[in-house]
Amino acid sequence: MTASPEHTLTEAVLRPVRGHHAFEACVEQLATTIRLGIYPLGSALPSERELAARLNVSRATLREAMAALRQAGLVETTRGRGGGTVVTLKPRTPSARAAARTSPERRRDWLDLLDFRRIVEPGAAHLAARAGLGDAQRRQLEAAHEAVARARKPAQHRQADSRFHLTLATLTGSPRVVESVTSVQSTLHEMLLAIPVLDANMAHSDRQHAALVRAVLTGKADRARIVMEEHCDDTAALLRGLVG
Amino acid sequence: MTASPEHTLTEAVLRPVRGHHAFEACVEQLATTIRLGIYPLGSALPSERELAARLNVSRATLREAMAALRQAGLVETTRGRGGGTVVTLKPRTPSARAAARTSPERRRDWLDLLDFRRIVEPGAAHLAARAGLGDAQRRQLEAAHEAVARARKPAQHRQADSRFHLTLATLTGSPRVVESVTSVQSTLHEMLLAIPVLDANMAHSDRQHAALVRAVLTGKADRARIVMEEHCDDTAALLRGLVG
DNA sequence: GCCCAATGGTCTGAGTTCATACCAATTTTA
DNA sequence: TAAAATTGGTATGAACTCAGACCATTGGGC
Repeated sequence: MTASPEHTLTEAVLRPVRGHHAFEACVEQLATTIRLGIYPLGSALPSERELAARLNVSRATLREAMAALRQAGLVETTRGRGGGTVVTLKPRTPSARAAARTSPERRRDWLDLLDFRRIVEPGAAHLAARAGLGDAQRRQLEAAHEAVARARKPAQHRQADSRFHLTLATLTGSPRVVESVTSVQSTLHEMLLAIPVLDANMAHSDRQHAALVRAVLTGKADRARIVMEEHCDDTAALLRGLVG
Repeated sequence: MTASPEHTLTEAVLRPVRGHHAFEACVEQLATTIRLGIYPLGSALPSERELAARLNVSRATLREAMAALRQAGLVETTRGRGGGTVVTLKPRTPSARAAARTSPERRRDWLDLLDFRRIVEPGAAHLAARAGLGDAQRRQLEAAHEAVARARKPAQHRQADSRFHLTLATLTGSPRVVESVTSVQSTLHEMLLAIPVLDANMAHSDRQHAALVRAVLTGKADRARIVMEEHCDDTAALLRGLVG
């Protein structure tokens, strides 16, 4: 099958304009936000009206999504002033389960993710290192890094790791970079839940994070990218075995 | 205003689940596809039923979009077997107009694009060079490159350039990379229409393309990335003056 | 020349999403 | 303690989107 270049291009470019219904997208995005620990256990989500505005969705649609999250046990809701919706989901501990239950399509998507990640996250590190960071931003990065290093339990470590990578992305100041890294971390989180975590892995990862923070804070952009590439490669090596 | 790290993160992560209505998204995507020259003047679009399936949209919605394209003069439609929709839009010649009419928000988005592009396209070049390319793929890349070099008129050159960059992206085999580059080229095309084109710019660009193709075909991944970075930087320098 | 196939054009009823009110519960504040 | 403010809960009608069927037009195959 020798597809014409024309055909290859158009096939690649004409993609679905949107995946699923609005309320499903809301459920997915909110669930991801919670699972990644951006809203940790016990924290309050913004009010329905504000969330609806942020997600650019009607309140009715958002409420359907909230009902789903409530039913799934991720959040609880109380009424009245001072009320609202609170996260009740405890971070899950990674474990080797369901790894075999992945469809071929999903596996392809996962492998694609690893390639894409190796472009975007090192690129983000490079950009963040080149951009002059303010004091507040430097502290923000250090705090996110310390949170990862401090985390003992795998579940907490996993969430802190996501937050660290997202924090780095926000330091670039580029909405497109943030969106890409968010998307990457979301799927990556899903993958990492399917492999057991060794203390050695966590320690190795923390060393790379430390080197990364050093490079970014000292403005060594090329160095930051290389460290992040190695970090991605090491994680990818673990995961490729999983989806092999 | 010292936003807490929490707030910064959530603000960055909670993004609209989807921009606009389905039919607007279709119009935008199809118009972009046509303007980028993926469907050149005189070529036939796929049938309505196939397009609807590709864009994951009902035929009714797709037809609304087609009606808009027809009214805008981008395409013409005929009925019956052998009929269909044909591109009638002549590629536009870049010219310095409307550059001042851009809103501050748009300017910010454009500057963001240049940052994002400098990550994604060099990353794509790197990945394509690392991946072993088949003979058909090598020919595809060379053909796309020759088409750019051969183009004399600025309008044709612009379209061929977009196709070249998109072709390179498809060679990575990564759907996420293709999507990112498509999105980048779409906005970039819009920007480039607002600046006049000099023959010197075109010649310089062609030399960089040639070096890029050489590096990719010989598997020199690092070299390919560096060349692409320079290519992006040079274009960005032109454009930053525009939106300054 | 006739029939079939492929295409755009039209219609309909159901499901989703939306904006906009208004109601109910609860805390803060005067 | 009463009023105000903020939150979730509910209702309604319009607009959008969908799947599916059917019609109209045209060109190709027999």
